[in-house]
Amino acid sequence: MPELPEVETIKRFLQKNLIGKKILVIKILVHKQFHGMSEKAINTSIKQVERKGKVIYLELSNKQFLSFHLKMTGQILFRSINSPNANNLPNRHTRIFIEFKDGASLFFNDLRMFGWVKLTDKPEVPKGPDVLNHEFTETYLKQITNSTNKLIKPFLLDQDKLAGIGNIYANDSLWEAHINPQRKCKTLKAVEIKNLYKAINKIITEAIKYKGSSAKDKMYVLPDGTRGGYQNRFRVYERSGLPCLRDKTIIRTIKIGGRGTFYCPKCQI
DNA sequence: CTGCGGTCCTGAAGGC
DNA sequence: TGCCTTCAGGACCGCA
Repeated sequence: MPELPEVETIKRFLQKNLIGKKILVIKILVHKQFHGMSEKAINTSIKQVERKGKVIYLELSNKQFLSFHLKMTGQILFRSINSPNANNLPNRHTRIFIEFKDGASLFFNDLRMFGWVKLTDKPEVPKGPDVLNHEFTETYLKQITNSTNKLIKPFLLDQDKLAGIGNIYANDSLWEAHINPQRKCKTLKAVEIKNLYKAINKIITEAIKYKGSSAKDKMYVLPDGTRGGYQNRFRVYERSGLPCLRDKTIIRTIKIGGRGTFYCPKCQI
């Protein structure tokens, strides 16, 4: 599940490789995953690559925006003429791809077909502030947690309140902050909000540094096919039955709102 | 308005 | 071996 660190890693890769490229053709293999008039993008060039939350978007020279949401199993893969293995794409999971004038191609692969690509006049982005944006402050976190009746774990996944966190980083951030995922938002004390704010920033920053998580059974890779490294640094995610990294208590897994939730029953209060 | 649960979708894994 | 069921989950939708 590509979340902020994975999408940020992809964004940085594409900024280095896509700016200025001219779109020759867009091939749509699965129509339900593409929204908009793809022909409007033909012969435009890529002006900028941006991200908000888990959405990555390309600003085109005709002022249109091509937005991508990878959902669970989406991948964005880039191949130039000189790329090794340039011939193994498109493959059976390719749903949409773009060919550029210089011979390079961008592939949108998505095994489960939950993701989408949209061509619109404005980028198709979530409402909440991005975790890396200056609008996301400790005061803001305090304010939004204080005005909901949700549990903290599902709350962190609400992209209309805070954009970028998914299941992996919600689990790890709550461990880092010593907070039990079943806590009600409203019961969190000021010092706990402070710790959670610091934890989110620490975990997200570290995950970006390691180029995201290529977890077991997950599809995420960089656009050149290489893997991220944060999966080797998971605090609790996918560590069910293993000892807590702080106190050796066995990590427990439960379901909250239908989502797998991992936590230490001793040190996450 | 909020919160919750069903739904989409494929492939891997487990049961018998 | 092979068939069937279960599970994974982001975000949209309909409902109370």
